[in-house]
Amino acid sequence: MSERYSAQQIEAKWQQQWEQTDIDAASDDDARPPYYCLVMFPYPSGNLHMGHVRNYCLGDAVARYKRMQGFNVLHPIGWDAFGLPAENAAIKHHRPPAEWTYANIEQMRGQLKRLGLSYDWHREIATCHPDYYRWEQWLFTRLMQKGLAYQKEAEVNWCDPCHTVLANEQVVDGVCWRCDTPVIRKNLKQWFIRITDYAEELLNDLDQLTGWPEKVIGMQRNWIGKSSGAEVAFGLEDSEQTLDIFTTRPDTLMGVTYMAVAAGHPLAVQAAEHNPELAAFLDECSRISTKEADVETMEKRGMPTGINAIHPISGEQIPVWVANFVLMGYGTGAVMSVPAHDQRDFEFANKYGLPIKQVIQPSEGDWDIATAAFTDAGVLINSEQFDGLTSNDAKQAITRWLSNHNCGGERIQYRLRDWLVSRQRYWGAPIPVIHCDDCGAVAVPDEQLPVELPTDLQPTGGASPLCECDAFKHVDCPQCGRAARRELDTFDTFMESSWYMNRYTSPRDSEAMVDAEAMQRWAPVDQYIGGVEHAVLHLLYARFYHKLMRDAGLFSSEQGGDEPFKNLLTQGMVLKDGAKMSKSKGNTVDPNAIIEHFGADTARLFTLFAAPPDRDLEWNDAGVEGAHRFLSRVWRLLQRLDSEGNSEGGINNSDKTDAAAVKAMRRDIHATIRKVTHAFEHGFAFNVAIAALMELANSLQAFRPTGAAGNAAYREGLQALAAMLAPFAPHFACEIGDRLGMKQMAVVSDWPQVDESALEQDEITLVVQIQGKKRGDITIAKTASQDEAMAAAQADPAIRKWLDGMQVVKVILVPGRLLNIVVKPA
RNA sequence: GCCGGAGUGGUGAAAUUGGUAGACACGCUGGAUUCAAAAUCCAGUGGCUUCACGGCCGUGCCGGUUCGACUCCGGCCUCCGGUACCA
Repeated sequence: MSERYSAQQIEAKWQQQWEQTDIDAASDDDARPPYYCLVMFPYPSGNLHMGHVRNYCLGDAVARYKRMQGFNVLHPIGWDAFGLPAENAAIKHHRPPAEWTYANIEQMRGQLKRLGLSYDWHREIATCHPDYYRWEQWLFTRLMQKGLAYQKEAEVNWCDPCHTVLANEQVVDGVCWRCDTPVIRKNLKQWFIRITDYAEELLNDLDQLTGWPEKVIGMQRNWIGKSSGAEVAFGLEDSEQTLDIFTTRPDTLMGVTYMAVAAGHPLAVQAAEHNPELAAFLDECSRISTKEADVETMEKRGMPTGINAIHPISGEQIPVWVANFVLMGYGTGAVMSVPAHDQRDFEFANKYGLPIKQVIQPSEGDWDIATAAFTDAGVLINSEQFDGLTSNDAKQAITRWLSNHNCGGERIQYRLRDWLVSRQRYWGAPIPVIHCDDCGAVAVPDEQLPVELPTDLQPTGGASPLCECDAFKHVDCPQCGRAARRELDTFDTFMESSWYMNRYTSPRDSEAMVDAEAMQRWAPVDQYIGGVEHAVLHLLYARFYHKLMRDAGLFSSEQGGDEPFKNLLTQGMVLKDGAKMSKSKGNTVDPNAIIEHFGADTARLFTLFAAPPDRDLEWNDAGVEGAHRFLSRVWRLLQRLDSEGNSEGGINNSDKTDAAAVKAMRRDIHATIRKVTHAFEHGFAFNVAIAALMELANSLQAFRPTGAAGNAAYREGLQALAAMLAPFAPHFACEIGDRLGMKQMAVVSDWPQVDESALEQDEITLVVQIQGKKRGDITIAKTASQDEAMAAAQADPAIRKWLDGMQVVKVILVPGRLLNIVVKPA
């Protein structure tokens, strides 16, 4: 009786088995080598989408493969559970965000389980739980002690719809990363973490990350934006003050013809006090949008302040201008302008009739400074004592001069700015600070942690309901005991996701943020998998946080490493009709529907087969059917064995065995094992691995086993197939393995070994090329010499016809591959 | 502008890293099975050309190295991602 492949039955059965035997738990006491495989944990929106499915299937394939290779695998999951969507849903449904969040977690946990993902559910965490965020609060108070967390009034990015400030990293092209609304610049007192103190280490340690994609390394390097140059203090006429600037081209210092300051620069503000025209210009500049499109097309405009600066070397008077292209937020908000050697300054100078003074000339040839700025390095001229120096030497010489004369020196500038971590939101971890009129901002002492977020409040869309919650708000100062106020802002949710990878190593630890021994066992993460959209957000913060934790003494470099993620795989997006799936476009595919219709194994197999992991995946319903068809075909291969009612005697119970066919079959089997293993070890090319498994299934299908040896080869092939399918389609693999009588479940069986002897061939097929073009092939003894191969080629009529009337000039034999004959007319 | 990635059939993609270009799959065409369909199986499927055997062309473009190039080198083009009046 043939039985159809029924995914639903099989999957329910094996999921139950796995849960009962608890096979996916990571052991903290184990002789096997540890392996930590982590996927970026989800925000519990309530619905799994295909991007999640892809992410988690990739991670699961890696985790399962490593388990079969004998590793003690840590493969955890949890919930990035704080955040704005919960508040929005709360407003809509008039229920507290906590309720919505926990209900969603419930729902999504079910969906993940239905996919048959091999998580260690004992380690599940939700970041909105006080047991989790208390440690974040604890670390923050340590950072306050060290001065690494501080409060300051600053111009910040404000998103009105989200009713909160945003970190620089959360402003994308001038708009809010979450809701696409242009951000407004506001002056507010906010909490920051001094990530700039770690800029150099964050930059240098990128070199350690050899298992990361170049792209992400480049993006982070870009974001940190280190530039080296000099700081120069220009004197100011009739003033004790100086005008400080940063430049990467100190060699051009003698070519400065004007200074440019930002509209927000104190000097500009000061000058505007008695200059209404200038004041109007400053006002105009302050109102320009930060949107990139505007910036690009924005006209370069400026206005003189009437103030003169004094050149530190020449003592010349240099006019100070306000220019709309100088940014207050970068460097000192002021620049020296050298129109001869900077294209932007050149254009500005021409527009306003400012002088242009050439101080660098090309080391070879001429340059017409009237046409364009000369921006390359060269040799100094018109620079007094520095004349004749190369740009490189001059940089050093001038910087040294500045340093010796106390008006500047070497300086490194970063683009990276401190991380703004406070948010005017309710559904987040409370910032553990108490404001006292006498003592100022006081860190909440350890014994009062966690500062628990009241979970029963109802957000309204305006200010955070914490502001109205007296029970939360009013508190005594821990230092002086007088009445004080709690900090009402909460943490940026990236604070939670920045350290969860370490918490998983000891998720129930009630004594410490992490356990150093557990870190030693598991950290850093061996393989991290997630979307590339976090290249400079989460992945930068997490690297930073890991170092903060290390420096807080929670673990040493030796125990936890200096970097949290050894290898990173950034998976591509899941597209439909060429566009990212989204509700608004109406091009989503519901994973539940796919699982219900075809089963989890089909969904898993398709998402891994349809594209290499790092590339975008175009969803294709027909392709899903193809994946399902493949499983059905393997299923029938098994049925073929059963239909004889005897797995021992063989399918075709004939006496004679076709030895050559059996040999070929076994070679296919072991070549496949080699191929699939290689795919796992090099770049996770699962699409290729699955293709190889399909090929093996095809050749098993074409194989007509005869006799005991044939039958044994057939079974060997099916067993290898079952084992190698386990990382991709684990339920199916277990069922096939079980029916084949495998002693262990396929998902915990040993990864199949290549039998080298099965790969050996006595005879091989050699491709014969004439002038590098394939003209035929010959079957020849493996050990054949070049002369023997040549003789065989010449004996082949199809090949000989190309050799007739030709003289052989050269023969190249690539053993096991090809024979190339180079000829010329005789 | 700078940094990174990509460009291969009708489609998603392979190519053991310099050695048979297009594996595997989707789609399509034809056939078998069926009363019919679904499912399944078999065959074909880069282009041009040939009755056929076969031949020629073909991995974004131009050139180079090599017995041999999707792969290496030089010069471009296009697309995607990141980033920037960054001083």
